[in-house]
Amino acid sequence: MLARKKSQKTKRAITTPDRILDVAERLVQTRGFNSFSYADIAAEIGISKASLHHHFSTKARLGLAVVERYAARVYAALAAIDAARLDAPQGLERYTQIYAGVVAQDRLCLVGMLAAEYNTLPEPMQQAIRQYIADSERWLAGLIGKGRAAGNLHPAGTDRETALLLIGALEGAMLIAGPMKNKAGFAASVRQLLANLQRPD
Amino acid sequence: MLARKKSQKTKRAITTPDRILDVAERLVQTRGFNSFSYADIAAEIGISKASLHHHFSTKARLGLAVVERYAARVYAALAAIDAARLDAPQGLERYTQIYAGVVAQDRLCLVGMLAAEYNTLPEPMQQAIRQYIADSERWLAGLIGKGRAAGNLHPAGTDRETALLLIGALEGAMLIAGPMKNKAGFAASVRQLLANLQRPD
DNA sequence: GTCTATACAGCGATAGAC
DNA sequence: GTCTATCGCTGTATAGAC
Repeated sequence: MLARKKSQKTKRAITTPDRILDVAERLVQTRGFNSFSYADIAAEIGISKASLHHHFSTKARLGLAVVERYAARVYAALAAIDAARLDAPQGLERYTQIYAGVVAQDRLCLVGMLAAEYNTLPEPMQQAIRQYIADSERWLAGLIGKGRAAGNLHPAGTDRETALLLIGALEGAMLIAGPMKNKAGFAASVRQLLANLQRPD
Repeated sequence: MLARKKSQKTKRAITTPDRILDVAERLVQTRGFNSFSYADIAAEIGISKASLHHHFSTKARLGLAVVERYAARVYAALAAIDAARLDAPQGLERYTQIYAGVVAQDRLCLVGMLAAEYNTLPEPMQQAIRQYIADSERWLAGLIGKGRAAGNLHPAGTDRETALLLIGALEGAMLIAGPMKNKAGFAASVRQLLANLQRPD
């Protein structure tokens, strides 16, 4: 009981690091990692750049923290889907809703944005991005395999290939929805993807 | 005959502006518009930054020129597909090969990269990106409609929706292929997309 | 944990000579 | 059309007081 870790915190008010991560996350998703500065965050939160460096000593560390928090949130959502014990089509539907929420906020998937900037990012961030994609692919492939076995999904490729297609198609649909200001287009793409998977041969 | 325009030039050697555009295009596709500098291009070509400004007075103009040249090249490829009078499945196959070529070069689609950076770009570039996507969508929708009428394509949505799905899925597959170093994954996604379109209901 | 002040590198862009 | 030199600004990061 003496060593109360951060993850065990109870109701405590939103901390400064959390507020920093919130703003940084939004800026990464709307402008990209290379297109915002410590000054942007400092101005929005109302503290100095130097104070920012106190909480996240370098921009690379801040970026990594943003990715890790984002990934943890998505993983929690995936665990919730598992826990709900839905059938595969319903599970997929829930999965796509994660990204529908991102589109509703006029953002890109954080990992999609960083995938575009990949070659310019510090190595720890690159590693975290690959991890996120690999984890997503594995989880999706598992769900697709379940649906294939149950006979309510009929994918055109292997489980892994289908998972990769889904991830890419969702990321790309978000990418296109922004400039075209066409959120309905994102929804239509999701609908077709799910319909194709359920269409019997 | 007096006013020989650039577009009528015959064999003339590669000009400096062309070499600048070649390097800038590659840098945009691999690092993004905001992550390369005039110094990068100058060093690679072996001229000074000032000389670069002589050919492209601002970075915004250079960026626009890069997009316009890229779009023109793709439009020429689309016209070539039209001229070949293929059936819709073969036309689609040829269309995907345009982007397979991009992946083979370890690049992102120029417009996909710029779509991610969209919010940070000068307005003329934003306009050009929207135009490219809209043109691609229109062309694809036409081809899909032809296939639907001929009975060799069976899309799950309207022609426009299907076109948008295809564009997004291709862009997203390129986005993911980079970090995951998985070009085979891109090819597998393309295969599934085309198979789904040809699968009868 | 916050601040002011500053170091130092890089950026896009310009002036003016050749 | 090319160059050198430089301007003004912004970027990340640090020093050191409170």
